[in-house]
Amino acid sequence: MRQTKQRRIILEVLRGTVHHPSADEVYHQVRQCIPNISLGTVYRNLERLVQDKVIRKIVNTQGQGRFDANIIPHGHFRCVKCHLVEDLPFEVTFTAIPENSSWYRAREICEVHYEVTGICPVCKSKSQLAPP
Amino acid sequence: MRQTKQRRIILEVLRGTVHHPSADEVYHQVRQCIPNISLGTVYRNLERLVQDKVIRKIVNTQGQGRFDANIIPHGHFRCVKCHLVEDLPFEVTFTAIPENSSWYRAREICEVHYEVTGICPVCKSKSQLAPP
DNA sequence: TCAGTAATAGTAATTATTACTGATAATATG
DNA sequence: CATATTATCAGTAATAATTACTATTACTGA
Ligand SMILES: [Mn+2]
Ligand SMILES: [Mn+2]
Ligand SMILES: [Zn+2]
Ligand SMILES: [Zn+2]
Repeated sequence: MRQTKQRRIILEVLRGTVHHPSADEVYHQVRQCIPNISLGTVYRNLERLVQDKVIRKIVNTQGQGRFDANIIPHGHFRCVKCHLVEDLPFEVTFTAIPENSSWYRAREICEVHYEVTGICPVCKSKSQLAPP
Repeated sequence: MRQTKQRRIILEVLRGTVHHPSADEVYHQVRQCIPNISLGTVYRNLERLVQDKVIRKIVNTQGQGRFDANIIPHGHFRCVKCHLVEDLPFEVTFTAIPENSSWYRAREICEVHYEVTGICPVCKSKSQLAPP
């Protein structure tokens, strides 16, 4: 993998945030350093970095993909109203996948995703002052 | 919620499969009964059924949303090559979210998603006969 | 230094999903 | 049953997110 300014800044931007940005959000950040960077370059590099397991892509049912420079396994909370994504502030342990089972041996396991969905504090308080 | 033929067949189709189909796949199935049903109708109804918690929508990193008539909590395996989604054949238990914590009380929790990604048996055997 | 080629910027195309609109049909009520 | 109300529909247009294409640029190893 060649070292390019674009790839380096993209990774720096992702490592400099805790907000699990989308490709578009990374793009706007990177533009402050490289004003003429292409959105396609951002998509391509993020996807490449995911492939090489330098970063990870976060699961989601609605909206865009989001990226996370923290590859240590951890769970996420997602707000279904404002699409905020944050790390869970507590450890989550699962029942281990039985590695000696035929099910396991027939597959190659890559990642485990754990996500809790709900309504975040900001959106929750908003919805309590219900509109008429 | 009004009872319509379209909504009934969409739910029947989803309940009649174990393959976690996308909206488009449901559409093509339903067309065998209702040849002129609109794709928008399928999307609208699936989304409505998710809202009413009659079905659930499955997390995914790439491609389309997928739907599941089985609303009993369970985990999924997704193949990163062919996008197959299947139920995990074993129970998964998590550390419970601490309900008396301030973190929990500040939010409203809706769902918990657990997904394992990897390479399915079919794609695994394919990749072992490596092309030259 | 420089040939080879991976990566880029800019743009077009594709894919998945949602929005709009006038017509249709499910339901409630007399 | 008749019919008023209106949720839902089919058909179509629009949007949003992502990917593909292409000529040019700039890493990197020899
Ligand atoms: Mn994270
Ligand atoms: Mn399932
Ligand atoms: Zn929120
Ligand atoms: Zn597969």
